[in-house]
Amino acid sequence: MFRFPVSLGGPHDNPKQPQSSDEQPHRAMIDEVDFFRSEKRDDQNIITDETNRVHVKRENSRVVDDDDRSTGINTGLNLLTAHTGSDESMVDDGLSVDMEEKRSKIENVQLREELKKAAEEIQRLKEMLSQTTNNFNSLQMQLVAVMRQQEDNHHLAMTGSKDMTNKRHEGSEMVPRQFMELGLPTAEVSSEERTTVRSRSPPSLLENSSSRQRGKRLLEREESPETQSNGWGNPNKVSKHNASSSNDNVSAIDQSTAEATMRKARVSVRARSEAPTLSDGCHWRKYGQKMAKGNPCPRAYFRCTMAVGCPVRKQVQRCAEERSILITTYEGNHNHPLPPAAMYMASTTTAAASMLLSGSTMSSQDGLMNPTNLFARTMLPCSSSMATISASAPFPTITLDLTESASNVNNQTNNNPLMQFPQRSGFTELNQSGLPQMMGQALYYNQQQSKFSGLQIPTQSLNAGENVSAATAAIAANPNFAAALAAALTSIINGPNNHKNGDSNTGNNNVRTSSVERQ
DNA sequence: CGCTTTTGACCAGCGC
DNA sequence: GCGCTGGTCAAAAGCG
Repeated sequence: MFRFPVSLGGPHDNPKQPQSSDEQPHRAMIDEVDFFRSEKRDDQNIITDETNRVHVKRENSRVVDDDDRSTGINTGLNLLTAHTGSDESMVDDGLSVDMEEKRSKIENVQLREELKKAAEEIQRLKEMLSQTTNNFNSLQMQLVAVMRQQEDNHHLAMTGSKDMTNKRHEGSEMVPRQFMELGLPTAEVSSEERTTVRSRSPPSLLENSSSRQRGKRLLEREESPETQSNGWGNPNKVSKHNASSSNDNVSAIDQSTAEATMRKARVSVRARSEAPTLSDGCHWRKYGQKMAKGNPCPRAYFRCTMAVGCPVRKQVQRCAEERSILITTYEGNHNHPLPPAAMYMASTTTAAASMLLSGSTMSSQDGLMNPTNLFARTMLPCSSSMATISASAPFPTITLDLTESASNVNNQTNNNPLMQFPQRSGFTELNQSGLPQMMGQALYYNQQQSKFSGLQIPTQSLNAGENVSAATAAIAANPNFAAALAAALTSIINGPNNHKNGDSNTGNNNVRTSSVERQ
């Protein structure tokens, strides 16, 4: 599932550009020129080999030779004349050289066709890979939902109704669970109970509850027929309607709850860009713009328009401190196939959201054992700040910071109180092997963000030796990491100035405002 | 003409 | 209750 080798196959890997099929023949043309030059330079080794092969294929050469004479007589004469003055041509007789060149041309043509076929095959494989990745992502989402459902069912069966009262008293211990179980607790408790919980909760939970309510409003607005059809219905509204009813509809609730959770989970990408927005391969429609408090730059709101009713939205805003940094916050998951160009970012956001949700949904140990947390397990022991999970945000948000330079990586390590790990992780080795510094960047938590217990423990439990093995295993095994890495690499390769290039994939290389989104 | 962007209005939550 | 804020809507304008 490592997709980045595929993504690196072409400039920005835009499928709209049939580069592979075009470039290969072009390369073949270059090879053709180089072939003749090297043939003259490399003395007799090649000639001898070619001559031997000419004898084998003499019959074909003659046939083509006759055809060439019938169509262009001067060709043969010129070639003979040209090689008459050559010392190397005297190694074989003139007929042999003539046939050899013609045969080489034929071989080049055949090679070109083979390359073209190979390019087409690569293109097909890319499409298959994209489709497979898409399916994987959707399956992963379903898996997360099912795991959540199973856990909830188990939890309900084990604790029963007395757990309802315990929840009120457990207070902060339930923070991680409550934080993510945005739907089910709402379905289980009445609005008064929610108020009680909220009033007794720590500040983070207060914020979470407010976000829950805010999300409820947000989702209630989305309960248009269009939205219902895409699976992003209003779970909280369903929960509200079912609050007084029995729990016989638990699975439906859980399903919608999981979807709502995925909908609410946000993935924020910080990247340096002079372009108004990131070119992530999706089609977006701007539906609003607001001046956010504390930031002179307006915040723009976009909706995915690649499919009717796609619930994915994103917010784009420039960093107030550094205008060159573009903060793009994605919310939701696409309900439609994505082009390869869009897969990297979509996969990254989906994987990050899955990791975020699964890690925070599970208990601490479960979160550690969850395969989707390999990303966190792997990245956590490392340095710097590729990804930041924020519990203080209105929604659970994971921030992928693609703005840090290599020099900052080590500096930030020392600045992060939770990241005083020795620089011996597998990523250090990977960095030395020439991979971008993205590999050395890590997921970390601020102290104020440490409420994600499921993801916090690994930072303290893994020693340096485990880091190496965990990193190696995760690199090889975890598609989430691969997806994130692919996106990161793509972003790095594209570079901060490369949104123009990204746009050029679609023939638009101007710095545009919103039309950048419509590739 | 259809689609997208702009932008003011509107809504709901929250804090005081 | 009021004001602030974030988020969304929808009519008008712009664009190809």
